[in-house]
Amino acid sequence: MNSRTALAELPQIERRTLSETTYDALSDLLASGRLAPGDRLSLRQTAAALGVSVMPVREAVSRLVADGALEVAPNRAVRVPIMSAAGFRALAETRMAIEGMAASRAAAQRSQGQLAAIRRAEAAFRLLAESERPDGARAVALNRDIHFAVYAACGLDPLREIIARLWLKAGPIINLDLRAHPARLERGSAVRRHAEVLAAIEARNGPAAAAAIAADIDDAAQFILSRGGLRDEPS
Amino acid sequence: MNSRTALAELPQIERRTLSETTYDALSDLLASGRLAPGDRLSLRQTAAALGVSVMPVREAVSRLVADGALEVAPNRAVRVPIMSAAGFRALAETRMAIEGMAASRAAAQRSQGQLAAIRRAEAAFRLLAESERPDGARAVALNRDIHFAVYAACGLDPLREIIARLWLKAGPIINLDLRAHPARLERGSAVRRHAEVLAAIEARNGPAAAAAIAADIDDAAQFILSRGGLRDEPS
DNA sequence: GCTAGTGATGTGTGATCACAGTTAGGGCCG
DNA sequence: CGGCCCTAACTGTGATCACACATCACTAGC
Repeated sequence: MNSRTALAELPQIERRTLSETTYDALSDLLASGRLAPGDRLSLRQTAAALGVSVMPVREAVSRLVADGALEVAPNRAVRVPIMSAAGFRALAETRMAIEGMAASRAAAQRSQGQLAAIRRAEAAFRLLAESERPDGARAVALNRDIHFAVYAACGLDPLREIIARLWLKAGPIINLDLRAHPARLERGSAVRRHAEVLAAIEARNGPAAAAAIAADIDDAAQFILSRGGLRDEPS
Repeated sequence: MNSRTALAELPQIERRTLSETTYDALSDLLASGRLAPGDRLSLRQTAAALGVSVMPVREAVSRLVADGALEVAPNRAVRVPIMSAAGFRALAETRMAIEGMAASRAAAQRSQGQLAAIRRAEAAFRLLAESERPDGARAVALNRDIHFAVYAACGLDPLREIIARLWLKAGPIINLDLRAHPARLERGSAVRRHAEVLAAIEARNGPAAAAAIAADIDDAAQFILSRGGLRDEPS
């Protein structure tokens, strides 16, 4: 047992399956809005693009279908769901309720370190939004960072996972829009809401944090609905 | 086109894949507590039991793993997760917050028909709980019925789906206990809480409905924690 | 007597093949 | 020239095979 101590220092080899890697890749595509509602997805084509067999893609897609982030049409074609305006409104309302609750708990429970992480994320987003010609893709990523820095501070892991899934469903709509029209940032509404969230969490003011997060979500939802890109009638 | 009207009356043939059927079968096993935490699941064995190939089972299991209702150990063994006491507490707290919120919305928005459905479910559960020798399996099913009758009335489909997933995670613990010890019903706490929920929803009293649902969840959680079947230290 | 190595068995994962079904396009007939 | 049909390519689903790995019982060695 001479090497007992040396062995203890070995890092665990992380074992990732191809399915997981594929799932992450597709999730990222969806969450960042690079896959738009209505886009079709071929198992074989994506498998070829990733350099794997169809098997891992099947498992990843079936998980995303279970999450509601993808759907298989009765034609058996896999595509990004086209949400009705009513469906989008219900999703936004659910997000306001749940993410607001998470923000409220975060305000009450956050540690110093978590607060610092939120501060950093907020500063990074503000810096980008106020720059000359904001990059849509980066804005999407930084917006996600700040939101999840807040949700990580709520202390309830299951709640954080639930929110991650909600973002997967809303991502293609929200972020496609933000990607395509980063000019929306110039209205400054997002920056203002984020500042309100940060201030409320600093002050340990739960209701204010919930209201600010809900307002942030509502602002974006109203903006997208007002643009009228979503159909009103379910097919 | 003489038969246009006749054709219009034909019900859609529902196309279910074997994967979905398998998923439902396994979900039912989990939700009803017939699969206990720690139980291992072999793909080949369950495939043989269901009379299908391993493929559908793989997809169903991978979805359940994504939901957190199953887990694959680093040994590559599929099993029902063994939750720590802390994890169970976090899950219960999340449920109290989310399901309470759903109940509150249900109180505000319920239609007459939905209210009637809740009444029927509550009556059925009460009848069983007050019977001589209550059947554990039936109690599990009826308890589920009443809760989801409430959540169906909240008007937010995404919220209902989230709760269904939470139940999948909590099912093995909660319902294994209720199945094994239906005598718990004799304490009457569940019946009382359900009555409170119903009364609050009848009176369109949102906060009271949320409190009653949260209390119902908390009662069961405290009871199970007090029994001490869950380990305190994560392995 | 106890530990370390070795084999058989079963595990999940991934690739490949087979199939029913759909879709799109080109050629034939009116 | 326009409409229909038929074919060929492609879709997801399911089965089967191949493989690396984990587990457990067993035996040989110290």
